[in-house]
Amino acid sequence: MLPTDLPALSAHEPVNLQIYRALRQCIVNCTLLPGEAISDKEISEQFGVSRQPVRDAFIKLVGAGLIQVLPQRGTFVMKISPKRVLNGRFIREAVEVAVARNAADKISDEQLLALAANIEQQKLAAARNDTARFLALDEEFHTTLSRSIDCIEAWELIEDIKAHMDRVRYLSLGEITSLQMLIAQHAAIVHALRSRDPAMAEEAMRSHLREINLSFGPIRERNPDWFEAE
Amino acid sequence: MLPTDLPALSAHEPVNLQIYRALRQCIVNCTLLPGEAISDKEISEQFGVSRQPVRDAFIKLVGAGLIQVLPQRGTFVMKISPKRVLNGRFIREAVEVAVARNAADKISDEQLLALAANIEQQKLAAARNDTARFLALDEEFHTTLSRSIDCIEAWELIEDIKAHMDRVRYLSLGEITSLQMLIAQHAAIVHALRSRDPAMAEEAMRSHLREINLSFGPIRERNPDWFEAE
Amino acid sequence: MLPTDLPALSAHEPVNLQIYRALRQCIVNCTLLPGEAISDKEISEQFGVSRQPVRDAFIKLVGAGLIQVLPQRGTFVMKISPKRVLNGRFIREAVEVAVARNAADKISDEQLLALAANIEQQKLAAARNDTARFLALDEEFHTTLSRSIDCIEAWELIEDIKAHMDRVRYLSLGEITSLQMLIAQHAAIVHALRSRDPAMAEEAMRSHLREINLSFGPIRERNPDWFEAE
Amino acid sequence: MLPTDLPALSAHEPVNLQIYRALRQCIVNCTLLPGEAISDKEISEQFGVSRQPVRDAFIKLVGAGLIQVLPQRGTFVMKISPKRVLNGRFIREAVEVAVARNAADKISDEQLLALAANIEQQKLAAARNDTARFLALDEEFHTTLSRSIDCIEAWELIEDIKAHMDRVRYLSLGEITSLQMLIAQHAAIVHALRSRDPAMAEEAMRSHLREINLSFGPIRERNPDWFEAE
DNA sequence: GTGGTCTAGACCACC
DNA sequence: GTGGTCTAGACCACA
Repeated sequence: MLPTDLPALSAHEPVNLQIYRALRQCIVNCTLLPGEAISDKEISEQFGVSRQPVRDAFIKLVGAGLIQVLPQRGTFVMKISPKRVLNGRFIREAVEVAVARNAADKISDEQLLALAANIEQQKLAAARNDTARFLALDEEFHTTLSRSIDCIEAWELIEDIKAHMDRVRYLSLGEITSLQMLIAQHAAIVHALRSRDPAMAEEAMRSHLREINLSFGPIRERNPDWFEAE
Repeated sequence: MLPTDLPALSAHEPVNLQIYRALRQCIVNCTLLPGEAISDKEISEQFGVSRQPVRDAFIKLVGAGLIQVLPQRGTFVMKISPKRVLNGRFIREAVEVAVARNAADKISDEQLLALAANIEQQKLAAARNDTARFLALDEEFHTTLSRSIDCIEAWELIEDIKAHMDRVRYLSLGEITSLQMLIAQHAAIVHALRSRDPAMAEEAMRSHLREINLSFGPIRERNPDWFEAE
Repeated sequence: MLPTDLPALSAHEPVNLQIYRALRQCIVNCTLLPGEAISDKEISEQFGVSRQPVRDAFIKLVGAGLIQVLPQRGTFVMKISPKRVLNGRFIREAVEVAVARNAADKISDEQLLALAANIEQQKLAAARNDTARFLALDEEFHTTLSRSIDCIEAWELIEDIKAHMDRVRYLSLGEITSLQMLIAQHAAIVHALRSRDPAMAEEAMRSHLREINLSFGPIRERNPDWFEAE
Repeated sequence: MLPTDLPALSAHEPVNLQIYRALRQCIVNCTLLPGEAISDKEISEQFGVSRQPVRDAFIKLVGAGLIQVLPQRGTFVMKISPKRVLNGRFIREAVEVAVARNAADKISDEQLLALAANIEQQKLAAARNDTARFLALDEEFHTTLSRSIDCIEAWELIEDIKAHMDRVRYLSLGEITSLQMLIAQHAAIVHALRSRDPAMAEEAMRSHLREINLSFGPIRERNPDWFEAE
């Protein structure tokens, strides 16, 4: 079920894009649960638009692997596929490790400062237990790395992978790996970059991405129907 | 301009998907040239369908970065962005090197045989100078590697990156790195996998992907309007 | 367009079967023209039933190759495919020649008498120029042959083939090969059977089936859109 | 009883068609035994769909003579009718002999090569005792012949006939005419075609089809309830 | 109750 | 808004 307090549609941005982002947001933070049925007609009425922009948004969501359209059956939020998440993590590690290695050479001093500032804010968010804010900062942290080697494409790619990983995170809020540990890992990465040491940067990034909480176990046992059959 | 001998639309598959594949094919092999204008209306008439499925296909092509929709201006085949291609190659290397490393442990004997058979066919294609066939075999070769570590997600990702790299390849047909060399590199990868040596597999894959001909130089000078301004 | 004077639906026979026969009849005698669009909804309203039994009838008509269902496009009366008709004639010749050959041995005297009587009635129908009646008798003639060798399956097979041949016949009513000639050929077949001469029976049947008017020429020129593109 | 490991339903193909094929397969290879009762409700539950697409599949199966619907009694897998199988063989002989005769003139050199390659694979399958693979190759062999005279209609017809013959074959696996002999007969057909000798091709095909093992004897004695009462 | 048949309504994709 | 497909539910006949 969609939240009743939908974001108002802004004027001069394509409607389909706004709907895409809204739906994506709802799916990633599990406001729309895995396996739940959604209907273009219903959504179009809730937003007060025609079905067309909703259809367009659906196509993009299919492209991101977040929904599944079964012709003549219905449209459903993709269930969480453990294999897909694990494979996603594998790919993400491959890419971000290479990014970190390169960044050790190329990152500018300004960007290093920005990363340090970001970490300070992470600490604040952690202190207030503001997980949403923390995740946003985390995202910005990694984006900055990709930007530092002038390879924004890397982040675009990872964004789709991350969406699937984040669904698990949101479901396991509270059981999540301690924010303190994540912050320490981020700091280690920045330290390696500041030392201009590619090998250390690679290693820091690798252990960071390996640490990410992927213990589906407890969540899956409580809600097996949110996960895809093997 | 679309080829006049369009593939007939099959009955039991969504029309939008069929059109997506047809257009993608035309863009990748440069039947539709970079920067060329395309129109949903015109295409819908050529296929004998309504504009809707063509619009759907356009959305997916935008997602793959192959076309660009300028509101109130028109729709255009993306010009080749050297930076995008180079960054794509960087990402691809990161992922496929990790794939190769893992495959050294996990690949089955059957799959090793399939790779060997594939290389034999590559030699045949090279002997007949059948470049299209060679590229298809190359694609199958790399797909098999991803499948061998049970991570088709890796290949799905690379497919979109590869589309941009392949446009350059098609334009530089003839100037392409000698097929013999590519075949030798493929053989080296298989050799490393058969030896179950991750480091060797990584190195073989890395040098293979670095070797790939991406010298825009001559093509770009002859046809500067196929490339994006920096 | 369906005829307005639809046959009333009888009480205790499945509705879908009655509709199947009605539609088949309309298609074979070209009341429903080749290529014409038909809709389950419209037909269901004309018969005063729901869409379901019409759908059931459609499935059977697809099985007989008389209509074509294009998902998400519509349902259409199959255009006449010259190749299909010709190939059908080829198959029919193969089967019925074998039937005739066998019948020379196995046919009973009673059945021979029935055939002779049938031919007499054909003469009457021809004299009154009652083509519909003639075609019904022709059908009975051939059915009797299949029954004579206890192989009703042969006729069931030919029935579907014949439906396509008959569409051409109905369109070329008047230009049809003279009924007299057909009657003479039937008589020749009976003569051969009565003589218990397999070779003669085979030859009589073969020349009969070769004689069948299949000159699409004039009809096709007048109505090219009733015929499938090659 | 249906196998428990049903094929997953694919997204972009009508459900009824997928179910039709699955059931047909089960009937032909006698996973569903002759005379066994099947129920649309039960099947719909096993596939996780409603009864409607199963009903659609049933209609097609009735058209192919593979199941029997007794109103108010139930739906049953057709028992094997010896007469039907024998008459089917008779019709198949008539058609395929004519096909072979024509193919001697019309078959292309490529198709002759394909047939030769097919026979080689038959030998491999026979060596591994892989009967299922052999039957698939056999099917492809005969299909190629029909295609060679541009008459796939012939094969479509035979396919339904063959389904009934194959049920007997599957039941008599092991007692089947030696694969070696069948391969030799296939080779003889190819030889005749390569010699462009219609009479020889006809004779080779005729003796091939006469040789096919259709001895109900032992099977019928052991399982009389799989066969129709005369 | 079971099984065959029919009705009404919903949804996706295309016009 | 339409057409093709699927779902859910009702009815009737037979056991």
